Amino acid sequence: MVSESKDRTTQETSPIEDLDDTVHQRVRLGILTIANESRKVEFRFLQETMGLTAGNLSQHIRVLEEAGLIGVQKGTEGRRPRTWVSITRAGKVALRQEVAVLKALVSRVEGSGAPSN
Amino acid sequence: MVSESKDRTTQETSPIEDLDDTVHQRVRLGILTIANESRKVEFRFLQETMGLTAGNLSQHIRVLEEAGLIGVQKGTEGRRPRTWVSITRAGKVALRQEVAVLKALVSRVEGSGAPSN
DNA sequence: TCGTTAGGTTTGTATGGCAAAGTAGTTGGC
DNA sequence: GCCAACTACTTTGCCATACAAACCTAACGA
Repeated sequence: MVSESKDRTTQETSPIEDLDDTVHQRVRLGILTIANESRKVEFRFLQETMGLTAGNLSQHIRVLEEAGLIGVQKGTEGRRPRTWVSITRAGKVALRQEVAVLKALVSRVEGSGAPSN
Repeated sequence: MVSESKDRTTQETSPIEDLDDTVHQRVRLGILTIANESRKVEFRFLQETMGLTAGNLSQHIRVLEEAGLIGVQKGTEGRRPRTWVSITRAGKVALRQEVAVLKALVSRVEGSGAPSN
């Protein structure tokens, strides 16, 4: 009664439950993913890698910092100002959680064949 | 010079490139995922499954419809109005694309160990 | 020393997400 | 058979978000 042909494939559960918008947002998901790969990352590296304006990146970094998912260090390198971002323990946990949900979603989509339609 | 310890693990590519916001958005990703599992889905089923207000769902459906990713049929069931959503071919393609990116992201995150940290 | 470059941050705006209120038809009670 | 309550959405209004342009501060070059 609820969805046609719910017999075999349809799962009556939400595929996006426990998906946190703070982490799921495109750019921030990218920041966390990259930050997760090294101890710290340069602002400019993030900006160039992801093709963002500095302003845009700056904002997303603030959001992640205020959520406690990353830490921000400011310093200099050869007299020039430099900003580094590093993922926190909470950030790693949040990323893992997001990835777990995405993983489930991926296999759910791939599982639901749509066999030629 | 660009990111510390970029030696082994760090990939200098964006993990979120080709991620389309229309599809990536939480609720819409859920709609497409569910719609992909059967020929058509009831409005109310989507609403209840994902725990959304009707207004919110209505908006997201419109966005997906205008993007050509779903089709909307209106009719009745026992004299009561009923709305069904069905994923289009373009919708399936878009979902597959999204899932491909997510899959890559998942294995990238899982690959960058931080094994126990 | 005066302009230019580097490295971000702040501000302004337009879009987006959400719930509350509104609309249209339906059923139930009396 | 009329009115209240319910069902099934849609529209409206508001707040949060995302983005880029403009701005700021310091260093470097000529």
